[in-house]
Amino acid sequence: MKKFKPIRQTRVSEEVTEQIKQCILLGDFNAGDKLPAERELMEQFQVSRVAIREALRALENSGFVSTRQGATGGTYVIELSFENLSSAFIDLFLAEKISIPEMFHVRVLIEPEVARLAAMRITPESTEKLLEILEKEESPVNSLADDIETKTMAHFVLAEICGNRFLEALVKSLMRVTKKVIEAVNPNTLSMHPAGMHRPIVEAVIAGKPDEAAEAMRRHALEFGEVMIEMERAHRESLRSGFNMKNSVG
Amino acid sequence: MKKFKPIRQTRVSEEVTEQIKQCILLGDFNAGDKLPAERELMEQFQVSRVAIREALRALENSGFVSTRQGATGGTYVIELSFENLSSAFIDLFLAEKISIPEMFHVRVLIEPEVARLAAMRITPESTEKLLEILEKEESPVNSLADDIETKTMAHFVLAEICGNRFLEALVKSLMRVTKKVIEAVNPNTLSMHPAGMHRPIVEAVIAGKPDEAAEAMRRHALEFGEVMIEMERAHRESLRSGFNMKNSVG
DNA sequence: AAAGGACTAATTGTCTAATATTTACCCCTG
DNA sequence: CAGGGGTAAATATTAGACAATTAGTCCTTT
Repeated sequence: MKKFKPIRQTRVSEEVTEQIKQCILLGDFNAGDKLPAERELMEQFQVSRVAIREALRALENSGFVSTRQGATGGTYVIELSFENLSSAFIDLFLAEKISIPEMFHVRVLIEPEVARLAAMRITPESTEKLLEILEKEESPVNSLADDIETKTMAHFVLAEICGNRFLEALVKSLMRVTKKVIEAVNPNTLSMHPAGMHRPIVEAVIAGKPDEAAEAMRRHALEFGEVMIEMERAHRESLRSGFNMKNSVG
Repeated sequence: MKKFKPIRQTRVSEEVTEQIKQCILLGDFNAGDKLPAERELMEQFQVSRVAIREALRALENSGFVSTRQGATGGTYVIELSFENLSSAFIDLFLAEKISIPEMFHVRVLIEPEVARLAAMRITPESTEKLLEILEKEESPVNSLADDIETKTMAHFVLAEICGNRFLEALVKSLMRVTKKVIEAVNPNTLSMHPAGMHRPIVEAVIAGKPDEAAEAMRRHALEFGEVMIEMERAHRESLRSGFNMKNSVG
């Protein structure tokens, strides 16, 4: 039996999205290229402008194109980045589909490997970059935002050095989520850590000692993770008692 | 200097998206709830229906709501799932921002941990599920699609058992990408593997032996990864020579 | 010459209003 | 009481107009 397949019911805009996406993936359009104007696409696809716009918006949301208004405006194909991955992660956290401890468990798992790989692939240029970061990290900071920025940088650069773009994407996403958490929970978290917290890791990487780098990173990730978990727990606690106070006062 | 911040220019639809998203995240709307009809939202937000529709479409694309046409239709809030994460990964692969070897390196890193955690949390119910899967896996298969389905199931269930939803999301995404690759490269890949390929892993998990489970999984992931990498290499090779043949013939 | 302003053309952004399509539900008939 | 047809509610799609943004051109004024 089962002779008839259900009629596939797709929205017009979805078909447009799919066609354009395929063109981009197949290389008919490359990063930097300009897609035809909306009104032209309208004629080519023989659908209304609304449909075209919905399709372009979908492509924009998934990071394939970028749209500008104005004289030289239009829709331009851009390089696919890790942005979307990161925001998918962030959404999952905001919706409480993933918890902080779960995230740090993964960090403890993958970041040592990143450090290990980085140590195996270290070059003079990378060394220089890392030394610059150490210096910046250990000099006095101006603002809190700068401080957070500075202290995530080491992780970012190590991820870039490690040579595995998948790991790089994961680490960068994790750092972005971590940043969100810090902003939400306690802006002072990072400052409470010693300025030289990354030095042992970076030194082992520069020395080209994979095992030591991995171990140093593991220790760092564990320690930092525990602090963050405790901090978030305290934050939630205080929120709850805050609500209770409100109730008892009001 | 730097006294003026640039005027942030947001589209109307983006503001609508943001407001609705916040409402969902803050729990004003829960999964299953129905958002007001487009025409009503139109009045509430005081914008045109086009803007509302673009906003709803964006929310749909990021997995927050689902829209149905018809009498009991409308826009319904749904549970955020890992779907978006997976499709972000798949896009990155299709755009060649991540390679197969890079992916398998990550699999070798995380799947043993998944197996380890599963072994530490094994329950009678989980045991039963795993035994069922083993049985299914080792019985003759009907179709190829079923075969692939069956052989990914073990990984899925272990990921669910492991108790870390982040790891679970990663494993499921990785499996989905792997499936894509298999479909693209060679539909016969999985069948070439022995039917009982997951037995050592599952047995160690059921026995509650974390280290053995992790080691068994590591071996499996390494082996399977190498086969896949080689297969994909061969596939690309054949594609190239195929093109060359075409050229020499045409 | 240089700076600033006005105009123009191209493009996306937004709105309004109408029509098409889908779907659950009610009612009616045989 | 089963099946068919109508109805209402909602989204899907279209068309056309107007608003806003932006780069470039050209012109005027200093």
